[in-house]
Amino acid sequence: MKIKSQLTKIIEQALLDANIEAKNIVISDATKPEFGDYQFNGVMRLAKILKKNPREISNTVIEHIDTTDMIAKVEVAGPGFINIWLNNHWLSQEANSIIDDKRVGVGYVETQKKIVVDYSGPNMAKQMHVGHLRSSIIGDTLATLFEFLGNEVIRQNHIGDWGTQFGMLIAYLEEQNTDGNSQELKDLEQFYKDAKVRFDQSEEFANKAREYVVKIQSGDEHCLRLWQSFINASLGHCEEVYEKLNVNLTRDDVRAESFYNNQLIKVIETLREKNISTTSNGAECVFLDGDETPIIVQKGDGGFLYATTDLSALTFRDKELNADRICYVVDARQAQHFKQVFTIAKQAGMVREDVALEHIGFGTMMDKGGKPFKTRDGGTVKLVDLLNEAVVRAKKTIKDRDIHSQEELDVVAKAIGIGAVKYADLSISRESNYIFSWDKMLSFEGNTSLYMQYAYARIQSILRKHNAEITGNIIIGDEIEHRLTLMLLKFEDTLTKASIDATPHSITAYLYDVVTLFMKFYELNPILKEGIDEETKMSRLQLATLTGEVIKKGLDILGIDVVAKI
RNA sequence: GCACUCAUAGCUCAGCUGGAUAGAGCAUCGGUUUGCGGUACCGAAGGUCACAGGUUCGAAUCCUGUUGGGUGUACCA
Repeated sequence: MKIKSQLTKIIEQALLDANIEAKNIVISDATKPEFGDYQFNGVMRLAKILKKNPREISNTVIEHIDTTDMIAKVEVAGPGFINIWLNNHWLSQEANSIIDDKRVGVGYVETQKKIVVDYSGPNMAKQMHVGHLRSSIIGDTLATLFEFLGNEVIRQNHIGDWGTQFGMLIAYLEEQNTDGNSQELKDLEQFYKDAKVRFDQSEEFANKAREYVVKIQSGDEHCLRLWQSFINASLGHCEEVYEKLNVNLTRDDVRAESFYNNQLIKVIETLREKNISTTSNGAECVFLDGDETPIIVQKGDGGFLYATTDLSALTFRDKELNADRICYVVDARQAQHFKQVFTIAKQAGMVREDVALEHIGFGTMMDKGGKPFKTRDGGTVKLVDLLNEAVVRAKKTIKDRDIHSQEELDVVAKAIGIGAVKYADLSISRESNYIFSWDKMLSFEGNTSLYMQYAYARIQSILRKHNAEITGNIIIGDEIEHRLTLMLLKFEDTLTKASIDATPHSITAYLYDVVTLFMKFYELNPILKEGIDEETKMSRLQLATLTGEVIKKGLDILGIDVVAKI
């Protein structure tokens, strides 16, 4: 239900009929219930241009607003705000029409786009750590969201599988005589440490490691095979995490750094041809206006850097994947890097002018003391460990409820634990750092996944108790039902905005509003109690059902499961 | 040094891109006709939106400066 665009049309028509010229008009949500459902504030700006009293203009405008269908009434308030109330009859009609809709009333985008979402991007030399959490789940949510709205999404997992460290790793792998599935690779962190120790201790080993770097790059079969088995094992670890996290990344989405390897020299050639890069201190550099330091695209020794790979990836995404929009879900600390790379790519014509290049930056996860999240001894926290702990803690918070079998408990604990971690992350505006707190995220209160899941479970409980067909229509009987119904119909507008701004937290904020309204409604308007007439009961059941569907779909986009019982 | 970014209630965070009396949750205090799941709901209290100027009918939001955090800054990714 595209409510805002419908309202915009109505207001535009009214302005036209009133002979007032206006463009880019914006309808916003009312700031308070007393002010109606929506408001149009644009008249004040118009008043200046027209040199007329804003209230006078507003009064003229509202005379031309069509109040026969969607809008119940309009009012001029304050200095010239136009407040808009929607019609209950219209609201219930719209709500009724989406009760059986799988998409709960959400339509598709007007112009479908091809969107590349680059996210997760783990390093194959190491185990995934908490730093990968945000990229993985924000990226995955955006990908799901774009897709749901009807866009074509290409997920790209730009894994780090290339570089000098792999010489050391495969030399060690060979020495350990393992096949990539063995015990040694179970803990990549430890494997890396052991290899490093060996590297530092033995001159012979170190030389071999360096030799192997060159050998992989020149395509030596033996070394490539070792490398491949190492990557496979490492990717297996990542998939385990994706599985736990409910993140939809598969091997098909992997487009590794190594993939661009033989294209890198072309990047340099293009930059040279177009006189964008110059040689400075032996390295190939791009000097951008306003930057003191250059972006190095080729080292003095001929090696390439990550800017080179990113430029190559951009070329590929434009020329081969034909993307309209490319989103990089990467730590905010790399803002400068992406700004530079994007500028160069456009200058060099590696990417068409009209392709939207976006760095979807996010802040750092902090501990209670406001310091970057680490283990007690200062090491990085492994993502698997964090997720396992989440499930264990979730189990503790629900185990005394005593309504589950052991197997059910496991399923529910997973949905709650993983959901809590994801929701806590996604509900914060993504660019700010956030403080990680188990207590807060596993609370039933406030804007948490548990509050949403609990509301969903209560709704399911009502439906189970009713245990019969639900017929009839939603009939809006009071203010709270009006607000709840409208909120449910705002789902599409919310998703659209979240998709344009790439802000998952606007979805969680919306769901929280939905649930809060539902709880109020539920408190005020009993559904199954005795003495309620059939029509009202059915209407309320329908409203509860629809609320449940919206919660479920909303959480689904966030990659969070709901459960029928908690 | 330069650049970017942030500063909102005791704490954790929103604030829809310039609109009406700045909103939630936690914590605190008080309340809820025998309650469809009370891990719920209602209410109170809590603010110089870091500070100082500017722009205008109107600023937490835009501009300038100051202070204080964070981050990035030539061959790692």
